[in-house]
Amino acid sequence: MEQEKTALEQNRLEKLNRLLAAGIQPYPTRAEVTHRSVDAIADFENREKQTPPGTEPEKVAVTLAGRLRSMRPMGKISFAHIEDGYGRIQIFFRINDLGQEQMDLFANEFDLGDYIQVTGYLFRTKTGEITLYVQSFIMLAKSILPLPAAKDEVVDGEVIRHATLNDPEVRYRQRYADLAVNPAVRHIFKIRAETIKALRQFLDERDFIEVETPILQPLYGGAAARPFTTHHNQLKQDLYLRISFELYLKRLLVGGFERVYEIGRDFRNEGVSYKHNPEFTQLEYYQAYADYLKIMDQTEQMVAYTAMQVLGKTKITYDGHEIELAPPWKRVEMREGIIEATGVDIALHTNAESLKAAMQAHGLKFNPNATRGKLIDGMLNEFLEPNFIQPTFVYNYPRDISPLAKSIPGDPQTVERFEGYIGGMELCNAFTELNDPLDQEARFLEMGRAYAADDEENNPLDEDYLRAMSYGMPPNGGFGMGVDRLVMLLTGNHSIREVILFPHLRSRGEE
RNA sequence: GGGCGAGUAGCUCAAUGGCAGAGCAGUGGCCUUUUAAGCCAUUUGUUGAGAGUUCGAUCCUCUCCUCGCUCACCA
Repeated sequence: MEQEKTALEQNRLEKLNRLLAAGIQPYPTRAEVTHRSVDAIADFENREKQTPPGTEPEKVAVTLAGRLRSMRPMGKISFAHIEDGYGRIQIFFRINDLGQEQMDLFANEFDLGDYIQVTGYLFRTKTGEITLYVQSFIMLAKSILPLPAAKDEVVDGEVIRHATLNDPEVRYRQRYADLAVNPAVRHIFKIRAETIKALRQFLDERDFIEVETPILQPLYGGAAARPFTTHHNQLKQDLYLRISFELYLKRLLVGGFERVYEIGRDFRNEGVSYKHNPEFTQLEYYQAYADYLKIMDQTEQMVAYTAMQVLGKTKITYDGHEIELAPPWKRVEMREGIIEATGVDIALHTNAESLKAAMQAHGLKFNPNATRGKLIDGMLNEFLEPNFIQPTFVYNYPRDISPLAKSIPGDPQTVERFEGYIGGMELCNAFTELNDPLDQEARFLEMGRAYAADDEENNPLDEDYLRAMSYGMPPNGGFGMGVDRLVMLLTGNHSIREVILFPHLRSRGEE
C-alpha cells in the first residue's frame, strides 16, 4: 500500500529531519492566532484612514497562521503569501530583523503548503500591498506531499491559478487537495452550506420542526428505487438503507406533529449519472391540512427565498440560460402538456393497451411491458422534461405510479401530485398525501400485482405504516426535493459530483 | 450494462513506429520591496496495467483498470 516516495517527498522529509535535528518541532501542539488575514488587513486600513497623510499608522502586533501559497526568497529579504480560511496576505522577511539563521531557516526548510505562524506588524510595500512584516515565525505543520497546484498570481485581487489541478479523478478522490488549491471549489461548498441553512430558516419560520428518522430500516419504502442492504450481526437482522423519509415522517403526523421536516441522506442502489449519486441529500416535509396546490405555492417561495438568501438574487444562469426562480412558476397540467407535445390524450386511454395503441398511432416509441403510468411517465421524461428550462410545475399524475398520493375527486385514475423542473432537471416531487388506510392498503396490493415478485422496486408492504394511518392521519401535503440538484442550480454546476464533497467513485483496483 | 473519448514528470500539456520534451514545481548559486519575481546551472519518467505485431511500440492490435461524455436505468 505504501507507494514509493517521489523525489519531491524525499526532499521534504529531509527538511523535516533537519528541523528535528535542530530541535524545531515540525508539528507543534499549539498555535496562536490573533487575527484572520482579512480582519488584520481591514484593521490596518482603518488605522490608515485615521492617520495623517504621509505618516505610517502605529505598529500593532499581529499573529497570523496559514498555509504557504507562494514564496519569493531573495537573499537578504523574502516575500511569501499565506492563505487562511478567509483569504490571503503577503508576509515579508528581512535579515535586519530576523538574522541570517532565521532567513536560512525560512528559505531552506519551508515549502509551499507548509502551515506557518507569523508574528509582526502590517505595512504597505512599495507597490502598495498590505503586508505583514515578520518579526518571528514558527512552523505549524510541515507538508510532506506537494500540493498539486504549481503557482498562482494575484491580479487586481483575483487569484489566477496557473496549471491548476483539473483532473476530475484526482479532484474527487483527493477532494482535500482539490479544496486546498481551488478556492472556487471551496466556494461551492460554502454555497451548499448556506443553501441548507436557508431551507431550514424557511421551514423553521413556518413552525416546522426538524426531526430525524431511521436510516437503517427493516423495510424500505416511499420511493421506487432499489435499496442497499446491510446486516446487523448481533440481532441477525437484514436492514435496508432508506430510500426516502416519507413513511416515517408521515407516522409523525399520526403522532400529532402537524409540520415536520428532515434534511438528510437517502441511498439508492441505482446507476450513477451527472444528476444521480448513490447517496444524496434530500429535504422532505409534511404539512397537515395542506394540499398539493398549497405546497406548490410554497415551493416557489422556498426556492426563491433560498436563492435570495444565498445569492442575493433570484435570477441564475444555468447551462447558458437565464433562469428566473421567483414566483410564479409555469404550471403545466400533465394531460394538456402531453397532448401538446405528442398529440396523445391520456384521458382517452384508461389502460396500458389502449394507450400503447395511441402512442403507436402517433409514431412514439415505448416499452411494451410498461404500465399505463410508466408509459405516461416515459412521455413526460422524453418530451416534456428537457424543455422545462424555466421553473415549471407539472401536475396531476397517473395513479399507478403514485401509490402514496391521493386521487383527484371524481378522477380516480389521476392523483394530486406535482413535480418541479428547472434547467431540464427534476428538482422536487410533492403530493396531497393519501391518508385513507383502506385505499392505501388497496394501492399497496395493486403495486404487488403490477410488478414482478422479484422486482426490488416493488416496495414491501409496510403493515406498520398502515396501522399508523389507521389511527387517523390528518390530511396533509408532502414535499421532497433533491438538495444536491438545487445546489447545482445555484452554483451553475452540471454535475452532481461537483456539489458533493466526496462523490461516489469506483474503487481503485489497488493492493 | 451499451456506445464514444481520454490516461505521457508532482501539476498543466507537447511529441514521434527509431535516445520522450516544455512551462511551472524541485535542487545548487546570485539577488534588501518582490508578487507567475528575475538571472545562471541542474534533477525528475514502469508514457495506466498486461499481452501481441515489429529489428524496434508511448504511437499499431487485443484484453483489463480508471476517469469523462452519452444512452439505458432511475414513480
